[in-house]
Amino acid sequence: MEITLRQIDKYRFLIPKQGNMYTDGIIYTTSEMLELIKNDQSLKQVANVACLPGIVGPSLAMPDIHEGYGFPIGGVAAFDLETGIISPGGVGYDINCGVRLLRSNLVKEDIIPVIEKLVDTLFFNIPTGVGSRRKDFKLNQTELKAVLKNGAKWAIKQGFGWSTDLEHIEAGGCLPQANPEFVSNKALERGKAQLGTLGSGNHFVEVGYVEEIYDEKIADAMGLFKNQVTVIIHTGSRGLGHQVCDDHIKVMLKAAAKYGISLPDKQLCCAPISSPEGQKYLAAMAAAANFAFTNRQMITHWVRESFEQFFKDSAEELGLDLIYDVCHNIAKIETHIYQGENKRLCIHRKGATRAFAPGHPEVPAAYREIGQPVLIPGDMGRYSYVLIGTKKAMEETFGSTCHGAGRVMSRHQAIKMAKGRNIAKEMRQKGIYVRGAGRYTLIEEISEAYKDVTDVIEVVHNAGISKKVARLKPMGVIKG
DNA sequence: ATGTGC
Repeated sequence: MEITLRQIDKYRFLIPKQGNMYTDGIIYTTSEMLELIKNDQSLKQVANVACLPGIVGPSLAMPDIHEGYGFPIGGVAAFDLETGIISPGGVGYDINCGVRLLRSNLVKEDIIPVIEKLVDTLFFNIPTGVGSRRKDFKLNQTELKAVLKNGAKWAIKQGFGWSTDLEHIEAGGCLPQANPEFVSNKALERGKAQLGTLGSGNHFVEVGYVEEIYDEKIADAMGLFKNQVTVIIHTGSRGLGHQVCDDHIKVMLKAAAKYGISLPDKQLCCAPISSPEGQKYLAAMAAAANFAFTNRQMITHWVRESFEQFFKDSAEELGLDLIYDVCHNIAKIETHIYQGENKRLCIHRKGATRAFAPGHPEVPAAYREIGQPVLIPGDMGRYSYVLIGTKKAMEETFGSTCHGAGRVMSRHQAIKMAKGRNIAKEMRQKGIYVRGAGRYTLIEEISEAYKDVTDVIEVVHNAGISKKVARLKPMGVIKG
């Protein structure tokens, strides 16, 4: 099937329903950014997703779209709970990879003179890199299952965080469908010593500051102000989530055949949401999602402790409140208005962020009037953005927006291009102190390997599916 | 993304 693409308006492109597609594909992007993905499979993947049974509304993609396992990264797809499917490829290997943002009462001048020591402290306190594990903190099976069942509230109960954190996490930091019984022993084994570890790749903890405010009123409601120090934590469910994905892909390959679902690509393997296979994946995915929420909560605790050690002041006094925590690799059961009626749907967001509008009951009380905070990290050398969900997102994208910058270069290409360069030194000259765990981490994560996140943000802001609130600038980063 | 592989 040759992909035909038609421009709808300045920021939207249509793949009209054709062949085996049940519905259209719609990509939020610009013609310039489309050029960057013309040689990969991502547009074909948007069309492929539209061929899956029970899809409701268009197969959507965000401006940070690039090729992924089966579904594109940057993809959003909604499925009917009775006739639709659920697919591990629509969630991604890193189940509930996500981002959280902490505020503070500090300003950038407080940090600049001490950034190296502060980042070193974080690097020491938070296990980082491939296979990172905690030496002091290995859970037994019973405790781990409690984590998988209860999510972030388990951490709060153990003293890793504040009770006020919970209401500032998507879904309250716990997906209720979680059932650890459907998480394999192998996945459990991998998870036991990984709670509170950062991992590798694009995962990071970043100390930055608010460089620009676009909406004073909304920024103020979130507790953000110009030059304020912020902390972003970006990580997911580590080896546990990866193993859950792996295990259930094997099941889904058989299930798709069993239920007579014809797949344009094996990587789209799936099962009806209502089938035992679908329900088991949903329960295991939710358990892995809860592990990821708890992981970010534990890291938050150690970030607060690091700041306390460093500034000899309590985290409460330092105002290190959690602004919000978003998932960007997840399938959620949500109610949306579709063709004038309330409909319960399974929304797959793979490299896409929920962006619920003001007034939505799932937006925490503190943000009910302004809308759900949307957290979009860029690459380590440029910016990150804070946005807010909109009514238009509810109408057009099942309350979804982009998740990041999106790579333009493979890890391999990046290594080839940056050979012989001292990336840490280059970053230091730009005023950013970086500590990377792996031998190739910094080189794989160079700015040039990513789109400029600003271009991505301009699309979602101008298309109206989220609204810019603030731009953050990194000062210090720890990378896996 | 990953008890990656470059």
